[in-house]
Amino acid sequence: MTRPSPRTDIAHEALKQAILERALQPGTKLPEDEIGAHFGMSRTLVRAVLAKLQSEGLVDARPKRTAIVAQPTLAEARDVFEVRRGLEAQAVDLVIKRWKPSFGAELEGLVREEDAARERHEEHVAGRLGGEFHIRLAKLSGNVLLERYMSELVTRCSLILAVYGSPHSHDHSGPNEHIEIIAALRAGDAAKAIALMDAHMSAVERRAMHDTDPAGAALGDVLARYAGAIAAPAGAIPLKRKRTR
Amino acid sequence: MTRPSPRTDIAHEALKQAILERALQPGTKLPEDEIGAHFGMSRTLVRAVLAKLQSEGLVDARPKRTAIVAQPTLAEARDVFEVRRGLEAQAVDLVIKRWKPSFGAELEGLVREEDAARERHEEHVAGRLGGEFHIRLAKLSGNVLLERYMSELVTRCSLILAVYGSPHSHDHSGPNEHIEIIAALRAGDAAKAIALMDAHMSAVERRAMHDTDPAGAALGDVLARYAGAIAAPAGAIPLKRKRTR
DNA sequence: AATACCAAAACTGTATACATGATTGACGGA
DNA sequence: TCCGTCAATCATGTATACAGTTTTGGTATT
Repeated sequence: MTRPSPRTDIAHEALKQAILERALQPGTKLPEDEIGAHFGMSRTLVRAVLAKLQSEGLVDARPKRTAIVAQPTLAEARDVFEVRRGLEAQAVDLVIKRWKPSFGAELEGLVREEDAARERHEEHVAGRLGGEFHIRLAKLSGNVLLERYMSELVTRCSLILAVYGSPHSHDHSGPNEHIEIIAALRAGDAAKAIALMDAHMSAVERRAMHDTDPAGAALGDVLARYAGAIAAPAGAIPLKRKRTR
Repeated sequence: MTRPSPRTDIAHEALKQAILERALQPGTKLPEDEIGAHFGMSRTLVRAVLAKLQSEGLVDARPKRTAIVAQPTLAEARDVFEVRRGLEAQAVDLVIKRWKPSFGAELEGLVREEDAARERHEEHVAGRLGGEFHIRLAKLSGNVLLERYMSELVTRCSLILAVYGSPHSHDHSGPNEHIEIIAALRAGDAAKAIALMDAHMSAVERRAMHDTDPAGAALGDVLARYAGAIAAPAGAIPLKRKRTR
């Protein structure tokens, strides 16, 4: 499928997967040395990989501190979903305009693969294929830039889902919704397709965000996550900030 | 306005400006050594700068060859404008939803600045302010990601305009169109604002793309630009490609 | 006169070294 | 017991060196 021959691509892909599968939890430090040692490459290259991951929103690398796995805030999550909804609508619109029967088959193929993976309880694979559906749709729009943006957005959404979604509530109704969207596309019904896509996005977003508070989440985790995002309450004691360990 | 203190930011900004003002023409080689010497920094840093410029679409840096100023193809230009139209519409939509009187003043301020600059015949400044209008609008949407994407798109459009637009036909009707959009925003008329914005985008695009063929353009330039974009005609003599000097 | 070939020059790919700044944990004072 | 201080440690910022590839210009060949 891909040719990640260059070592740097391998490292990039590996880290990306690890982050999206939550093997590396948000906030985890990513020292250049250690990563370099692990992948057998120098810091020079690791640096490039981290820079790319940062531009994709998966890593937070601030000026003079060790890079860490990104901890998207609720505000960021909202922004990502918002932009994504807009671009998904545009993608649907464009795809319908240049629709060919082969498109339907192509998309259905992906849905089937996803179903199969879920059947086999390979949730991570299924999740990836679920995202792949949207990227493929963007590709079918014929707009390369749109495809690139969509890829990035799907990736970011995956991280958000990994962070805020309950551990195993992986996108479950996805396939069915995808099937309905394909039907609308085939019928050339842009309005309906967009509406379905929007509903789909809302469902995913709700699934991601609504699961946030329930008992499951560890208090410490949640606090840590909010810590950076919320400005100190106006009247709060100006407690000389203790170092953040 | 900004604090481009870090040398790397200075170089980035300088190159960006130079490219957008067409001081560095598309295709111009950008050797790491030379740039480093010029800005007094090592190749390590130059590399990072070039990578960033590449991600912004201003530079084309392929695996083992010297980076060059990007030469957007017509297809790429089309894609950029297409995506931009979509995001502009979304921005308008969001801005209207959270409209505050101060927004109008803010946007009008930019338009006035642009007018003033044009009055002074500072076309480059005026052009930049024209783009700034759209970035500011995106910012007012309250969506940081949308703002980031819009910045990138505006930049890319500027390059396209620089490449395909006739040398001095800088965005001329811009200000008026911007004023009309502000009026629609103030009235809370989303449909009208989006329509105006779309017309505005079409105007800019037409101005950029339609000027392509007229006598002015040097034949060699045009051919060179198309060379990479067009697949060899089906029956063409499989001329062993001579090196491209 | 055009083409193929080849070695010098021009650059990039990558690792490594050194300088500098952050982080940590222990120690001592209030 | 709680802070604040300080030095050792850890990790990044940046330059530079060396290896390997591409590009270039000239020369020999047809």
